[in-house]
Amino acid sequence: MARPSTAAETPESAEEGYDLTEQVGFIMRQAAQRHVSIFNEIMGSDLTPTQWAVLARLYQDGGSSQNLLGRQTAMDAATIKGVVDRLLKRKLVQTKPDPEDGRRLIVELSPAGVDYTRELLPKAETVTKVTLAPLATNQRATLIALLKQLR
Amino acid sequence: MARPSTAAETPESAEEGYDLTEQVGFIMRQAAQRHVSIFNEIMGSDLTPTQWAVLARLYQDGGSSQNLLGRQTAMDAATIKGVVDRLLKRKLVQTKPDPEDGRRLIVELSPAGVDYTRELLPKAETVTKVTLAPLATNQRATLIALLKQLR
DNA sequence: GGAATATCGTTCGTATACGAACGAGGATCA
DNA sequence: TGATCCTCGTTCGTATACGAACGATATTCC
Repeated sequence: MARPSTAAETPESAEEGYDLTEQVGFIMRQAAQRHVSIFNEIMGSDLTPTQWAVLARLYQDGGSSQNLLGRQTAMDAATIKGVVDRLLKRKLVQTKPDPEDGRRLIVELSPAGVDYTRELLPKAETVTKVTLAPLATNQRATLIALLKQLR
Repeated sequence: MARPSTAAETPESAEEGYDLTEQVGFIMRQAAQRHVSIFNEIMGSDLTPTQWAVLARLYQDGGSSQNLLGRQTAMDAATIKGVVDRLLKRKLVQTKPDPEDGRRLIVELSPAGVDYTRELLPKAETVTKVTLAPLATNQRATLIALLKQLR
């Protein structure tokens, strides 16, 4: 461990330990940044990764309540609301009250949203391919398996 | 691939391919969220991961210009400015003009920032340990090596 | 039935993250 | 020297991310 920049005594402890650039969190943040950058290049800047997650999720398994949709796409209630609102504004999704539960708001793809999502699917697959391109084939499965364990 | 929720014909293509929950980007976002959650539990909610990155970087190698500091901590010029401003408000860092380059603003730890950072170092090490706890020892090195290749 | 409890969606405030544009200062080179 | 180009820090706008609090609706349990 190097010395701090300012005076303040460094006891000879120094631990010889912490290097920011070797911490998982820091490295993972950089890897995620690179991924988002690739996403933007390929998908175009008019759709964000979280917005895409919502579209893909709805396309795969149909509508669900807003909060559940958030859980399925790894967003809390406050975040999913903003994402859904922006997709609503673009008419890619539509909402309706849940007849079985007065608290719930059902979110589903609009017909235009279905078309839009289907058109983007090949690009989304490319995003994953390009992101993983630096790795050998067997390494890709390893990485994904390890990351899953950290969730 | 399951059917879209709304009408709109699904040709029998369907590609049988894209599952959101299997894409690196999505899994990595979840892993990062879990890590930040661990970070907040251990470090306390009064310091964010990016703020910590700045403190740790300055502690390790001393002051540098604001933009360079941003590069070293994986933040662009707009982001690092906000982070430095908030650390300035808490008097954990201090700034001064670079005598050799009138454009540059040198950022360094304040004496209080040095103490504060040193006190948090053990906790920061714990954050990494807890984040990687689900993995076997050899898997940890593997994960880090693979993530580094994705940067 | 009714009270305690839980979930749903909403809003507010704060903090990344980053593209884009801007003016000021530096470096390069004719 | 002066024109060109680059870098620096700043500001604006938009989009996650999430804790906290709120009212409305459901569920549970007595």
